[in-house]
Amino acid sequence: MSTKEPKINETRKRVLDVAARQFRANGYSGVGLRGIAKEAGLKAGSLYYHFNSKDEIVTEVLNIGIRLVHEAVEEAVAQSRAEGSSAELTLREAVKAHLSAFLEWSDYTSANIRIFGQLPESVRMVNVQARSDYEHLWDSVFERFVTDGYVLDAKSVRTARLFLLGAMNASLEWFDPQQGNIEGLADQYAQLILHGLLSEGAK
Amino acid sequence: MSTKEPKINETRKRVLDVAARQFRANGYSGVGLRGIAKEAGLKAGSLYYHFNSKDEIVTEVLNIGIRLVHEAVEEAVAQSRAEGSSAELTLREAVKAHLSAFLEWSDYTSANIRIFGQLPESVRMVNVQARSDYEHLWDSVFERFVTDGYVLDAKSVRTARLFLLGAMNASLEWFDPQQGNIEGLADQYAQLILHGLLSEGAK
DNA sequence: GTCTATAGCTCGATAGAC
DNA sequence: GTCTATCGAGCTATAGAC
Repeated sequence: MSTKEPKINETRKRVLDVAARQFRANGYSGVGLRGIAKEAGLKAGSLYYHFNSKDEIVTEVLNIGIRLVHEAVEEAVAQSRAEGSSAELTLREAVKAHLSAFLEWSDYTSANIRIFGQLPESVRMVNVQARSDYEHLWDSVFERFVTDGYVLDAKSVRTARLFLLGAMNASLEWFDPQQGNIEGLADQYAQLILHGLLSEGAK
Repeated sequence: MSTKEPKINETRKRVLDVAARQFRANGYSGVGLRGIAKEAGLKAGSLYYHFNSKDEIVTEVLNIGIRLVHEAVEEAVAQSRAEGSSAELTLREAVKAHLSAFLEWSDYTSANIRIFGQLPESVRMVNVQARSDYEHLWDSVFERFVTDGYVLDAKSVRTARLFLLGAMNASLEWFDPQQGNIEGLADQYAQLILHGLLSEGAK
């Protein structure tokens, strides 16, 4: 493969990084093309060489946010299963992968979480399938507990999945990457969803 | 007390209800005074008789969202303690109160959750104290487990509080009040945070 | 590939009539 | 209490020079 065409993709990536950060901080309508262009080091009109519209920029930011996390968790789950790990250990690895990717790419993932609900219908549509795919990946992680002999119906799995993903995604709002320990957080969250708060502090 | 001055407060309330719904759906910058006014049945200029600025409207929406939930949980906790309930039962009642108020006033609470992170500094500041007060209320609920003999340090309490509140608040994004059962959801969430997913489905 | 210039629109806020 | 009218600013998108 060629090692060239660097300029166009470099600029594209820089624009997307800036856009993700600004969408996270100011919301969909609070971000203007002039502001994105300025921080990326070009003029507003020039953005239209790289993208066809503002909505194309936001669509790409949303999809990147989902894809990075999906790939990280999928790989962690596949590796854990290849090693013959228990359902419990696999879930612990999935939690670790989700939080690691989620907090590492926090501008993209936070932009996704924060602005998804306030997008125009047409833009939101293109991200719905990716979200649904990711939820199914998690359902498959939970359903392994049935294979391992636990008694869980589909409704319990869905509730637990919504509970855990909601809790993990909320960490974007308070986690401080300068101070925090992602691995430690993942261990605590996995313990909480599997065995609850009272499992540790025996009476 | 007088039973009059209805008109001014009626309009004010109608404007706030409309604003909350629109902020939830379109974000802080996506909502204009013309749109709020139109849905509330008046003209944009007239809003300035009731409020001094757009930021005063959004500030009031945010504070109402916190206050309604805080009061509901505070009352539930006080009553549970007055009845001499265990820490575990009190937490179950607190979860029920939080979810009930949260989902009943979902336009206000969702507006708060969704747009808080994308507000101008000056507006966000006025809501910070109310949020902090509410978090402390929950810490006091968790700390009762220590009184009841469980071994929990401050760090575990904080992690569990962030985990539970994150999970509960995320329910705004998927809960359907037409179909869903709030009491049932509260029972499942309380069970999950206290004893975990694997407590039910014994192997 | 990036620029300047601009069309057509909406924004928050204010002034003053009624 | 609510209205109309308007200011100055910012918005997305396009056209065309370089």
